[in-house]
Amino acid sequence: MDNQVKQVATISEMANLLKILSEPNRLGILEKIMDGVQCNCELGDALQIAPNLISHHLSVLRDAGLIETERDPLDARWVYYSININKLEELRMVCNEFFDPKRVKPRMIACGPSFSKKLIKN
Amino acid sequence: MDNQVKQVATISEMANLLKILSEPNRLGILEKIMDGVQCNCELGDALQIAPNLISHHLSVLRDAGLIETERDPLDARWVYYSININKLEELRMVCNEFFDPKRVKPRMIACGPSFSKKLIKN
DNA sequence: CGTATAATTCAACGATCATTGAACTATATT
DNA sequence: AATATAGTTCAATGATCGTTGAATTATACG
Repeated sequence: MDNQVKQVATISEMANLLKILSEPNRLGILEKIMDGVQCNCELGDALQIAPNLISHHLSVLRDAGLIETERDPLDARWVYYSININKLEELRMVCNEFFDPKRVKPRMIACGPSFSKKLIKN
Repeated sequence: MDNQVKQVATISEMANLLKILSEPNRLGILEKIMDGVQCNCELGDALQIAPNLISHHLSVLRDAGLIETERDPLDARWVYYSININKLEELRMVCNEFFDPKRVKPRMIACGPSFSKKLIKN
């Protein structure tokens, strides 16, 4: 029961993370930041997205903990976005575990004709 | 250019796969099938989802190539769903590569005060 | 202070998609 | 043939969310 409750939380947490990354523009932004720290206009130029939309997507990524922000020391109008390496590694590990083919188990009959046949046999 | 075109396709392909898996009920169904081959009603019982909704989600997973179907040899009304191991492994590898912290590179200045300062210097 | 710039926030709109309820298809039994 | 069962498909509805356009905030410069 306790194990089951924990599992349910993992599904929705994971689904949430996958949803955040499933938006093509947002995924593209994340990938661009992996190429190196970026500011809003660099991302916009590279991906042909308006500044306000870039801001919106960056906000979602930041709230998810995947990126971090820092203002330029010379001119605070410039905000730089970088990858949160720890969170990225965590994400990678979660995917590694969840999509591990070793998790795949054989059938445990709970219904169907074989189930009925089994009942009759017992 | 050719490399860039290829990269764009990868982003949308990956985003599409992530979107498929980002729906909690669908992710839960996939996970349940990993526990062993399932039929529609076993999945419905386990996850408290109506048969038609189960069918819908299974259809999406099948179209994505993540699961495979087989009818019961004794009674064709029963349809069993199993994981496509190869596709699962492929998914895992794609995540491994995309979310690899080793991909993260340092900043290449393309704009901002440091960029202006650099221009003035040259 | 007025103007410019980088970025952010806000709210409305339209597109997408999960869910619902009904209908349908295929198989099996009497 | 009638009835039951497992599963699928269809279409409408409502919820979610990306995008758009406008407004705002903060910073910088002359």
